[in-house]
Amino acid sequence: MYKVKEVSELAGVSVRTLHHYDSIGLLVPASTTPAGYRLYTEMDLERLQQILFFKEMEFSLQEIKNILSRSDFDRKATLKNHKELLLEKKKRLEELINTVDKTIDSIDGGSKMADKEMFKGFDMSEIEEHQKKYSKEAKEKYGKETVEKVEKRTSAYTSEDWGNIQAKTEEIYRRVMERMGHGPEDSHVQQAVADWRQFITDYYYECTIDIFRGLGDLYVADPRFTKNIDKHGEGLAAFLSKAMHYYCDQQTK
Amino acid sequence: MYKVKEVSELAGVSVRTLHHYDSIGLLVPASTTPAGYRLYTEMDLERLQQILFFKEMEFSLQEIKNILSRSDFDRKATLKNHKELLLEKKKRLEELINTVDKTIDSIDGGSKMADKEMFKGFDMSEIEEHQKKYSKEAKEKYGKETVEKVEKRTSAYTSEDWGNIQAKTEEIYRRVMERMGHGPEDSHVQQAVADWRQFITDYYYECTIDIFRGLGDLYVADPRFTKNIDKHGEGLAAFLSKAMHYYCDQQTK
DNA sequence: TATTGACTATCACGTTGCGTTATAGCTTAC
DNA sequence: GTAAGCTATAACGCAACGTGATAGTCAATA
Repeated sequence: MYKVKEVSELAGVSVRTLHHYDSIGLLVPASTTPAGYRLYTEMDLERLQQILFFKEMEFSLQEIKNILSRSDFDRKATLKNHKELLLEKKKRLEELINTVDKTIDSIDGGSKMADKEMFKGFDMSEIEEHQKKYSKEAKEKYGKETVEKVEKRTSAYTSEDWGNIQAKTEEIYRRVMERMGHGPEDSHVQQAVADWRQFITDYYYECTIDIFRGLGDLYVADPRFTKNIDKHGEGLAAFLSKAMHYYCDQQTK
Repeated sequence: MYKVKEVSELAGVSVRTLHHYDSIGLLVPASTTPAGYRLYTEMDLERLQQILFFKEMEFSLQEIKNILSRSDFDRKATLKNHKELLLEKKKRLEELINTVDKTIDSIDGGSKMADKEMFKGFDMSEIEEHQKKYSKEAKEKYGKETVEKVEKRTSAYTSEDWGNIQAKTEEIYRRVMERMGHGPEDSHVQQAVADWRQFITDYYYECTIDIFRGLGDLYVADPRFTKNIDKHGEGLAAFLSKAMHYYCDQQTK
């Protein structure tokens, strides 16, 4: 049984915060003394930990309350999702650090930075997307009475498909990244590329060699692609493009 | 000279935020049109970048205003300090990720976590300390009367490729959009599509019919494309895809 | 030329997540 | 029994915008 100050010091939050959480029903202590002192149990501490995790993800207190109130709230699955978000946050921070470095360089060398470059790492759209997706999943999973009404966008594919291509794309990028030191003709790289083409074929359309080659070109030709791909690693787009070309050459020779 | 929305999109902040920054004197645009429209220069963008950096460090807007108002504000030194803070933040995130991992393990294995363990990574005192120290240093440093000329940096470089494809893409989208009521086989639409293919061929690579058809498929198959294209108009991606298919059919019949 | 539609502007109140007094009761320690 | 240190509730304050409401601007069509 902990009193407010003890909890406050353990968790690094203010007493006022605990009061606040109590008053909005987010974290109501298990019991109180006759004098009205709040008494927190271990379970309360666990719940507080949950709350702080969600806060770190920038969920609002109301959202946190809703999520935690679900009877079938899956703590483990949630934590795993948390971790993903944290990793994304970390990635964003790394980008930001990169931007800082570049800015310093541009001051040193007098080189110029493109307007868009200046703001790299500030944009949180990716994280927000993930959060939206996550909150949707959470609603589907935790919310029996909450009826989904969203889906206003007329997309040719469902969010499930989107998740699939997203995951596969990420997987391919990772596999290729890991082997960037070995050249485009490396067997692991080539396997990844082959899988990539197979995935497109299975999932979308008959991806002929010609189309595939064109796609590879696009990766370096279209800055929108290049930018996106290079987020996963400097020079990945160019390398991937080369690997795809090599692959196509092998297939037609 | 950028208008509010342009700046907003470049930097990933809301228009309201820019209004706010103007109203509190944090980021006052260099000039306004006779109608009162805010016009931002490159220098304003640089200042905005600075502001966002400081915001990332969790300085208040008032503090940011004070720091930036110092005549001898040393941009480079500040950036270096930023970087340190970012690295600390990253460390904290890593700790948090660790805590998540441990929590997951403790659920799996049923082992218990010490109360203190549970909250590792949440405490920001270290960062706060650094900030206090930093702000003190800053005060000492910027408090001097020394006046230094603000570095004048030349205007930003915009990639020619990017500008070109961007412009052409926009043009094609616009031309197609205008004729969406007329069906994919409309002659203006078909002309736009033909120009599109020609542009790709001229500018990037020999865009064969097969590749072009594949590209058209991609517009509806890959949500990343669909989303992007549909920004220019609801259903544009699907329509454009159809038009491209029709075009390819005509070419091969 | 008139009319859209997409921008822009300025109020001005609403919201979140607490901080910050202010006032008062409880609980040990001497 | 009184001081020090904890606790309580209550109520206002505040930053940093969000969210309309209402109205002026501007370029491109009908």
